Amino acid sequence: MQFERVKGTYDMLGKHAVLFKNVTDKLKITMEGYGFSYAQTAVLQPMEMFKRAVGNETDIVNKEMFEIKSKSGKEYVLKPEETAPLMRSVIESNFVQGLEVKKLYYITPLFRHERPQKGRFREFYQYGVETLNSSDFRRDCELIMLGEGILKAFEIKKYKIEINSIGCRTCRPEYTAKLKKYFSEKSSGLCKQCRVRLDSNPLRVLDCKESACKIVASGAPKMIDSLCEECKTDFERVKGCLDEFKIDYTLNPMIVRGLDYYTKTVFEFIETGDALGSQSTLIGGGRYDMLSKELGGQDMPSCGFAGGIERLILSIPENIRKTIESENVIDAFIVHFGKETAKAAFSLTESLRQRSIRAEILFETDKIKKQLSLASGKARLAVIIGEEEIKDKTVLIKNLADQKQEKIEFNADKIAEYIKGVKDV
RNA sequence: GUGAGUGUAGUUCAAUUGGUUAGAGCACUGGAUUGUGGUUCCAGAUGUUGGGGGUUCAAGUCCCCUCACUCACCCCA
Repeated sequence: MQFERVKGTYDMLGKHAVLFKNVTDKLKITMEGYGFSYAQTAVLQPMEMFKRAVGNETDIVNKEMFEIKSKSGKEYVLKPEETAPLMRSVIESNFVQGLEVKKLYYITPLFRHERPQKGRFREFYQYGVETLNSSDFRRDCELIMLGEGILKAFEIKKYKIEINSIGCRTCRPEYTAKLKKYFSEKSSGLCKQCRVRLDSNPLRVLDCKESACKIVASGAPKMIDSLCEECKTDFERVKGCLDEFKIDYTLNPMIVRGLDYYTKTVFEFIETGDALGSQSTLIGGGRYDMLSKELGGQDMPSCGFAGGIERLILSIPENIRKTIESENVIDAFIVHFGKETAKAAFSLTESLRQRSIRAEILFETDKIKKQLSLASGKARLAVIIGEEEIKDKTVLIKNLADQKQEKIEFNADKIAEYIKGVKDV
């Protein structure tokens, strides 16, 4: 009996696994470089939390959650996004106290029950960061800089940054009222779905892809014209800061995040090549000043972003991707052949491993060709032990890149030292 | 949830209007080369043509069902 993988999931073996591992390693280094520290929450989360935080009317909670009912009747979900669980955890443990600012990053699997497509899976990975307890506009900019830093780290150049402000508790209701009025007057020009949205969430009409709706939406009042004083000055400051750092962005009054907790600054990094098909959002984020209170915590203005790892990987230029997926070299492959050499080779392998040398050995054959051929794909150096070497108490160390080889005394410390010397070059 | 497309060896793909024993590259195994890999040469192994049913003298090819995958809509990372 053979079994197939679950729809919308994927396994990682071989090169794919190496690629994923090296990409996430690189992401961690970049995010840590901007002062964020690692955080992790459970995959299983309380269902109600997402309804509250993300919004009951959003597609994510409305139709995309994997729901699990415990034997006692409690309702859990496989988390569909990370900001809410992280915020829940922070509140629950009083992780942020007083005026302190915490910066966290994560790399986590998420689950959404959607039809799979290019750059879209049911079980997928997101990396992301959250800057907690700061309303400083420079935090918004810092996020965008990090976003650029990440794409730069992978040499992704075909992208654009779009920003918008969607206001706060004070000015958004006023704006949505205006919008509702405008769209109601033109409702005949809207698609069926948008006529429904009109009542539940008129902001989403702006985001509709129907060409008729787009036309109507293009004439709609814009949020940035309706911002309150505070939101307006904040947005001006964010833009000013981006300008100062010469960050290239465009204003897109149509950006509306699909999660209800966002306020003020929102932004997207959009892939502009053809790597992603129609799922072109590489990174999406913004400010969510009200989320903490919404989840029962203290007032904690915060901002963050998330990016899909599958989409990131798809966007990496092919030559860079190939380099990243071959970065799995071990230091030394121990090659043995002839009588009584395997034993010595095994014990040398273990000695080297204990001296922090990444070493590998093949027991299953004593053919030198097979071993060297395997070594050349995995290691930079081959440590060769034959009958002669056993007699001489030496080993041959061969550089698999330039074919040069050298005779060294059979002494684990000396061999380890030699290998480390080569490693540093 | 809706629509379209595709299923052939481990993998990428061939196979004339339906026509004999379904082929090739890469990968794999062995050898040329019993002490030297990534280049070369030679040889070898590999298939329920996704599964089931039907039409036909004859089906990888046509029809129906089913399963899987892919892409797009929707939405998002």
